[in-house]
Amino acid sequence: MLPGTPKPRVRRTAAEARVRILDAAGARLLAHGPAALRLQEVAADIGVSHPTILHHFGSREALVREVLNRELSRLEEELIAAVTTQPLDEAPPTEVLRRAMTAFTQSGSARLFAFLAIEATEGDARSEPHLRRLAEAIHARRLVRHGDAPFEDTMFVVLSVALAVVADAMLGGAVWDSTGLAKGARQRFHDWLLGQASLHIEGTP
Amino acid sequence: MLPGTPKPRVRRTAAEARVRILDAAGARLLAHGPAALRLQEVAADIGVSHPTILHHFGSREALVREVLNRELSRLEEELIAAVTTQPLDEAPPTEVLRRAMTAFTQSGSARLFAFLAIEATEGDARSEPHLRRLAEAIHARRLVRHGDAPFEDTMFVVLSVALAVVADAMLGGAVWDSTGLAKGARQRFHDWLLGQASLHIEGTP
DNA sequence: CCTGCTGCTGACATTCATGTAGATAGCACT
DNA sequence: AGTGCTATCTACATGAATGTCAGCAGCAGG
Repeated sequence: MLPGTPKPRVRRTAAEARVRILDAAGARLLAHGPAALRLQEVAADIGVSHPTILHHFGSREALVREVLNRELSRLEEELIAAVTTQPLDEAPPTEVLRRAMTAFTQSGSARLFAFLAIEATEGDARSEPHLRRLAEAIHARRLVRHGDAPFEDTMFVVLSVALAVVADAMLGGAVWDSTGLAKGARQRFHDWLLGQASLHIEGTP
Repeated sequence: MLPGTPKPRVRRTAAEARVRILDAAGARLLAHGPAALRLQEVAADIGVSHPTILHHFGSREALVREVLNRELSRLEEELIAAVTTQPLDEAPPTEVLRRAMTAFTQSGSARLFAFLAIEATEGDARSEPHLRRLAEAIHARRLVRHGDAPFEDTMFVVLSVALAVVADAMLGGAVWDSTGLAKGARQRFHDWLLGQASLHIEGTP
């Protein structure tokens, strides 16, 4: 076959190229999960050939690792920020929960988190005690204000909200179709969840 | 290579063979998800060659479909049974929820359900309103006993329990490591969830 | 003992995805 | 312009997974 016009090349800095690849791979990973990630497709998304990706990341597996690391680091930062932001001392305990929930629902973090847990082959040992720290931050404020309560109770509140949010992100539309509720129900449900948490922890709606 | 001893064959009835294949495929599907299902591995599990599977099911995709159908039909039956069992009229509204939850957590139904939702490519249209029917059954009993309440509120209670259970099944150990709670916490959490639901719906713990 | 049915198998075909190799071309610097 | 660096390309190698095919083998009925 005659080369004809051999296709013009666009040359970027390595850093720029990596970012584009990570973005494209991240989008696909979010949509279909790590197992369905194809180098060819990611390459096509940003108009390069697939060996370019291998040139920058070495292997498909390394690419997936870096995508997940980047996203989870961002989430981690946001969660820490949610717990440590200053004017919080005057806010009710569950304000921490509200902020964490916002960070978690945004930009598919919950979905990525779930994918990660699915792929995890036991010995993965990435068990950062994020949920526990979150619960501890809330529990400390709870004790100051409303006498005593077992820590496990606070942990369960955090867990119920976290699990519901993750499942909601995973299952997505399927569940809401199954309920037959109207459009805005999802947002109302999230508010309702936080409301229940507040009621339980602070005693006031 | 000389054939040596050409390997003794075991011949089963078609029905028997199908059951064995479905069982083996189901176990693998439950453990690693549909995407990770390999015909060779399933075949090896039960000591047959992989073309045997194709002989009985036609294609890998058809096999996965039948596995999911079999499991979901079983779950569906159990859920219906949970809602319609007789001595229920004397039991509190959330007894329905407890039964549904038991059916859902047993034998990996929740996990399969989640896998199904993940793989679902939009137009799958398998949106049976199971959750709605469950909520309706509970809501009817709630109204009889404790005056009025919006249906959406009951639906949200059911949702929060269902989502938490599904997420728990999906994420499994990872979450519990992340909480730092002791062994029995999972069971206690499930009980706590139902307790909260009872408290909210029936007004009594 | 023969004969038809069909469950089952080994060997092969096909497809597709990751990864490799060598050449090429854009860009910075002299 | 000339030169070195390297991001990028095309073409190919490799391996793994599904699916096909022709024949073998267990079993039931005559």
